[in-house]
Amino acid sequence: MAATAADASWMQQFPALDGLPAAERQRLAAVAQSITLPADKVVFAPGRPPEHFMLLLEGVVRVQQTAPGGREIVLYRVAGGETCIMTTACLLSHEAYAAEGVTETEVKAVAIPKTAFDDLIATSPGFRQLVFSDYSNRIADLMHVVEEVAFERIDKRLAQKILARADVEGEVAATHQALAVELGTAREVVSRHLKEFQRRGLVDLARGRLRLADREGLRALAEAEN
Amino acid sequence: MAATAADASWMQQFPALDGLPAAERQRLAAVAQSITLPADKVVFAPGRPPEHFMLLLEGVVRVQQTAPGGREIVLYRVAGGETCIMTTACLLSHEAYAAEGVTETEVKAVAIPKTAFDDLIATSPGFRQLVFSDYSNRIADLMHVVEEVAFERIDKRLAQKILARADVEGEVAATHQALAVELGTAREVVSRHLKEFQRRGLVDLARGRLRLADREGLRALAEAEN
DNA sequence: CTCGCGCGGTGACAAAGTCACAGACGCCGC
DNA sequence: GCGGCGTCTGTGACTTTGTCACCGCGCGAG
Repeated sequence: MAATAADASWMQQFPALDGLPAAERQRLAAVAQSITLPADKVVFAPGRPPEHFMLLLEGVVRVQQTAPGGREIVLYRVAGGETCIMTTACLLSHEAYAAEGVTETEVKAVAIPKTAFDDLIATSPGFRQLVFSDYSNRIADLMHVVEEVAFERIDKRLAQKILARADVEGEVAATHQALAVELGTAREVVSRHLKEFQRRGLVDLARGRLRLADREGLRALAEAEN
Repeated sequence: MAATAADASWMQQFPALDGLPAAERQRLAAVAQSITLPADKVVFAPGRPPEHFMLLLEGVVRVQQTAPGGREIVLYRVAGGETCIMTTACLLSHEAYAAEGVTETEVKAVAIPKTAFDDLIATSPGFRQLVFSDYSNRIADLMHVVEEVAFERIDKRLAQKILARADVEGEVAATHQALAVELGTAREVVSRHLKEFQRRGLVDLARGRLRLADREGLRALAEAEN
C-alpha cells in the first residue's frame, strides 16, 4: 500500500493519459495513490461502496456474482491497462451492485479520488475515451455471458474454457468446482463432462488440474454449431 | 421525422440538461434533431452503426439478443427520459454489438450529433451524470439477466414476468412465444408452465393473452426462495 | 501416522430444452 | 356464411442439465 505520489511512470501504460498536458499530468500524479494488493483479496463486494476510481497496472481481478442459493458465476476479468468499471459505476451512480471483485494475482493499481476523476473526465478527451470504452467492453462481456448461459451447451462452453485457460504445456490448474463457477453451473455437471472428455481421449484428469490431450478434438467441440 | 431545431421544450424531461447555462441549451437545441418512429421498427441491429447519440422522450425500445440457433432473449428496455446506451457505446468505442433494438410503441426521441455529445460531456457535469448513470443502470440490468438466467427457476421467472406485464385488469397481452423470448427459453416450456398455472387456478388462458386469476398465488411463486 | 477436509465420483430423480407433429382458433376473402 | 391459411397452442418422447444425498480418496497439518 505504498503511496508514491510523485511517481508518474505508471501513466505510460495509459495512452489516454500520456496525451495530457504536462500540467494535468502533474496534478494527476500528485493525487493518485499507488497501491498493491495480494492475491485472493476481495476488492469490492455488495455493501462496500468504493471511494476511488481505480486503474489497474498489473494483475487480474475476477468479477463474479453469487446467487442466494450459493451458486456463482464469473462475469468477466479486469486486467492491466483497464479500469474497474464496477467501482466507477458505484462511484458515479451511487448504486449498490450484486457483484464481487477478487484479485487472482498480486495486483498493482492506482487509485484516483472522485474529484480528480471528474476533473479528468471534463478536461481530457483521451481519458473520457478510456472510461467509455471500458464501459462498453464490460457491457459486451456481459452480453456474451448472457448469450453463453442462455443458449450454449455446457460441453461446448467447458471445452472453450479449458482451451482458454490452458498454459503452453496444455495444463489447466483448476478444480471442477472452479470450472463450474466459470460456467455458472454445478460441480457435478463439470465432473461428468470432464469424465466423458477423458473417455474420449480429449483430456487427462488429475486432482486439482487437467491436461489437454487432444487440442484439435476440443477445438472441434468448442466451435461446434449445435 | 420532423426536424424542430428551434424547439427546446423536450429538455424539460432531462433535469441534467435543465441545469445547463442558457448558451449551452441554445446550442444544443440548435443541433438536436427531433424524430418520431413507428412501433415495431428496428432501431439498431448488428452491422448498422449509429451516427447519433439518442435521448428517448416517449415510448419504449426493447433491446434483445438473438442466438445463431434462432432463440432470443430480452436484455432490457429503454423508456422515456433515458438514453440508448447501445448506440452511445457504439458511438464511443467503435464496437459492433450483437444486440438489436426494436420499438415497442411509437417512439419520440432527439438525436444529437457526436460532436455536440462530446461537447456536452466536457462542459456539463449534469449531462455526464446522466450518461454515466444510464450506463450503470444497463450494466445492472444485464447482471440481473445473468443472475436470472443462470440461477432461477423458470416457473418463478414466468410468474414474475406475467405479474410485471399485466395491466390493471390483470390482462397480459402476449403469446407464449413472446413470453419465451422474455425469459430466453423455449415456447413449449412456457406453454407447459402456463398450463400448470391454469391447473392450479393461478391464471386463465386465451389465445394471445392471459388473465391473472390469483395474484397472491402468483406473487408467492414469484417470491419463493427456492 | 492419522485425522480432517477439500476434491472428485455416482446414482436417482427433477427440471428444462429439443424435436416432431397435431389441433384449434381467428381472420380474410369471397 | 364458408373455406382456407397462417399463427398459436398442446403434447409425447427423449436428451441435457441441475439437484440431492452420500461415499471414498488423497493430501497436508499436526
